[in-house]
Amino acid sequence: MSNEPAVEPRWLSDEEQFAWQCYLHATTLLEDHLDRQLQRDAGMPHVYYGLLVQLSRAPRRRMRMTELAQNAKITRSRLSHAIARLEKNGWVRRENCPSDKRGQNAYLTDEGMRMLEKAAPGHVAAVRAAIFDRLSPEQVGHLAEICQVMTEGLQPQGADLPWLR
Amino acid sequence: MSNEPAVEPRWLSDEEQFAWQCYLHATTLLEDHLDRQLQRDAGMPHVYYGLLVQLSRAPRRRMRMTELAQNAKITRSRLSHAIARLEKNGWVRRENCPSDKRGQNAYLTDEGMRMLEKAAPGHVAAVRAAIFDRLSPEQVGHLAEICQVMTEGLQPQGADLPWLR
DNA sequence: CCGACGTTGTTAAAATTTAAATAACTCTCC
DNA sequence: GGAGAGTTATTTAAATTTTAACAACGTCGG
Repeated sequence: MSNEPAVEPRWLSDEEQFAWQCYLHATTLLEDHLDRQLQRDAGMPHVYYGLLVQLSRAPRRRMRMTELAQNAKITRSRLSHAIARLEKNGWVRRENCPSDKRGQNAYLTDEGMRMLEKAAPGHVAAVRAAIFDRLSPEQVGHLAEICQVMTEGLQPQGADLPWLR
Repeated sequence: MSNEPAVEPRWLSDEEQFAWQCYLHATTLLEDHLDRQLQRDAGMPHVYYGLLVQLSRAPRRRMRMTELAQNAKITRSRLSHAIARLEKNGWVRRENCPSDKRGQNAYLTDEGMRMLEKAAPGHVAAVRAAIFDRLSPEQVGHLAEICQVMTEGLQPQGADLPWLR
């Protein structure tokens, strides 16, 4: 009846354990810090700010809901709520997608653009102060590589094209 | 009336921009992944699991609320709610602190310990699969260094001893 | 001792996030 | 053409997190 293979799990080495601890501390502290900074200076959490940035970079400052959700790595449901809130602030508006009647575009209003331009310098400064002004260029490179490897593992390219694997 | 110094903000370089994007993707995907893994296999989010781990490593499997909150990098308020929930599961219990009548200890019950032992292998496997089995030992070292630097910036040692700075 | 001030932990209310269900639509295959 | 399967976005309810306020205790100086 034993359906457990009873393999001794491979625990983390001391180095790995230590790195994992560091990672958890750093990421939760940073997330927290940026959330507070943006809540204070822009009246929204970091995730919401990220949505505005995405929109601002998109052609005609608009994007399909699903695409936006994927880029921001959040669920469509969460995005729906978030956009609803940003609409209340007047920073984002919705419109029907011309080509797909199921679809919606979210677009950044002029007001939203202005708010973003006002908030961006402070946010960049916070990110700089927390990371890029503290790391050597080599470390920045390492960080990017490491994160790329992690992302690959968590979101194998072609994850949405399972028949290709 | 201009109280803004009107300094051109130092934007991120392309490398920094790229690294930042990678960082955000990787960290949100990992957080998400581990939350789901633990919700599925242990019926709780990652933060809660971390609390049980902390308690399991503490002497006599108990710890003061504030200390636990600090180690887990969460607010005391959030911890209160979390412990309340874990108490309902029977995994944690509270007790008055003998030496300070304001204080409370949270301690891990036997039942909680068993659940932790049951959940740990799967969680370690998930962490390995996402990170440590994908990174070289050098990269693990780099990650730890980078995160240490970040943590220093966000939580300068002596932050709770401001008179020493 | 007393009072001011800081600490510890909780609570209530509001905001956000997640999970599950649903409505509306598109696409493919017969 | 139309049934069935998948997609898109939203909604509802439950869970979690945040914010602000609070009660109770400890500490320190006068």
